[in-house]
Amino acid sequence: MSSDLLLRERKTLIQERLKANGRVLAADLAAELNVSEDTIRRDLREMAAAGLCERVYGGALPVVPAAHSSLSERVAMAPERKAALARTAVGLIKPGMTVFLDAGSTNLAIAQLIEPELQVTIVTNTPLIAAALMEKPGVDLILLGGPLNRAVGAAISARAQRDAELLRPDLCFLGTCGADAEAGLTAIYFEDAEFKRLVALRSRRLVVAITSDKLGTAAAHAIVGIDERAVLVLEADAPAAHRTAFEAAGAEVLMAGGPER
Amino acid sequence: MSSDLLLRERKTLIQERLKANGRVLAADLAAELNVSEDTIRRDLREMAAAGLCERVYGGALPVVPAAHSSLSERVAMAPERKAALARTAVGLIKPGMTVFLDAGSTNLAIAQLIEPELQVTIVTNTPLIAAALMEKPGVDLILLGGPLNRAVGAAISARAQRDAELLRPDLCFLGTCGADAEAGLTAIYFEDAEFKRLVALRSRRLVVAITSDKLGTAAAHAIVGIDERAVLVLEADAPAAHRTAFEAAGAEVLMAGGPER
DNA sequence: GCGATTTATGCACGTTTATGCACGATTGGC
DNA sequence: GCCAATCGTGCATAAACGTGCATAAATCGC
Repeated sequence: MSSDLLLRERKTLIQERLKANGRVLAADLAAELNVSEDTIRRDLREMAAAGLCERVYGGALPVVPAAHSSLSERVAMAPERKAALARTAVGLIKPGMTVFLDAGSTNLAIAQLIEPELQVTIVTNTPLIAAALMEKPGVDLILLGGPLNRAVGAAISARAQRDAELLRPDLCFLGTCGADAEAGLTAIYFEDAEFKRLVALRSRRLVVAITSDKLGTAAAHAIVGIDERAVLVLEADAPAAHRTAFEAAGAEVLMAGGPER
Repeated sequence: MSSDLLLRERKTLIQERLKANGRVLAADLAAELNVSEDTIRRDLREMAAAGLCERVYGGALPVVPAAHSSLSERVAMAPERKAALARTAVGLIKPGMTVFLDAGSTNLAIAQLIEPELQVTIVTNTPLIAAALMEKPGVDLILLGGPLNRAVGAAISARAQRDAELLRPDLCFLGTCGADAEAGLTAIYFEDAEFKRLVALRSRRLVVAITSDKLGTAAAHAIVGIDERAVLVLEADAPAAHRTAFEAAGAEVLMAGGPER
């Protein structure tokens, strides 16, 4: 009874604890703020839903922005699901095409699956993808240069944008941070979204491979809406509601096979 | 008994151990985190399922990013000799410098040895080197773009040359195919030599790490001669005759240590 | 002002999760 | 081919969890 904090005050305090200690325990917080653990759990649940912390069994941890991990680390996450998406997406690339491969771990997976002898021209702004494609003798490889953005792992500066303006790709494989039928495709960083939008608008078709965790979410910055030019590749277990919503918006939707061929 | 970690914290810690030590042992982790080995095994199993490590008898190993390129294969050739050269060469990079890193397996080795927190600007035309440098937070990274030359593994087109004309690096780490006091530095491919010459002429100093098999040889196309601006890094067992010849031409010569520090 | 509605909280309940232990199967060195 | 170390599985248990409901305070509508 000593301290009756307002809900908002309590949440603020929890956030401070999170930042200071790198973790919070539900039981400790309950004792300290003398409220029931149920209340603390509710708080943590709401904070997690708002993206302010990560809920774990027993308490919560600070959110590590997905961008904080490097691209090569992101590749390691859910590789078999990404591979399944990539197997489906890579089939869209036909001989003779000019294709833009944006940054993103799923696009790296796609690059690795390209047939070595397939005759295509591939443009990318991502060194890691370029390195992977160097192995493929059939691929004509063009790199967009300029200062590299470390968070994105690619060249997205004004320089790269100017180079991109000269392109007219047949296909553009876009990496995205969120995908929603209403909000469209979204990205975490402004400059990244700007770059993606520019390339997307110049491409004849858009291909976006979307892991299920990104479905129905929207990040801070809009790239483009979903329309007839979009080809969305979803995981086999993606909710049908999202699929129909995307199709209603005009997009073509492909379902990836299971993790193993 | 010191601390009971949350599940997620434990897994994060295991991953750090993996990265730091290159392996983890189930028994050690159990003792250190004072949980049962069963729990550790469960963790490792789940992490392996998520592609975060590779499960082996007795513990786990880090996943090896499968990216094997021809350039990275060249790195695998005589790696300890190249590493010795690289260790000496990398010491020439001082905070605040702007450095050009040319293509070449030795230059890739140098890139990998750069201190993560060293504050430098690095320009490169090689995707693989850029990918390696992406991991270093202190490095400002600029990529030269354009069509990639598959034989060289780097961007050396007219486009990249025009971009390079805007540079004035403090140091230029040049890859070379032959090095001789009279013939100077030479390269196999015409366009490659052209590019290297352009960058070399614009740099304040030239650093060339030379494996002994290239000493006294000349390839088809000249890059530049040996002069006062050159710093040559030779292997410990390099013949003294070459060293004195290079010094007579005005170059500074550094001898690398043995394969192991 | 006073009833209606919302909001925050606690409690009771059944469910899920993390963990350790027991036991039989597998592995790998010798 | 043996033996100990290591492994996976099934099971038990306690802690943590979510949900539905009740209560009390705060807010709103009139």
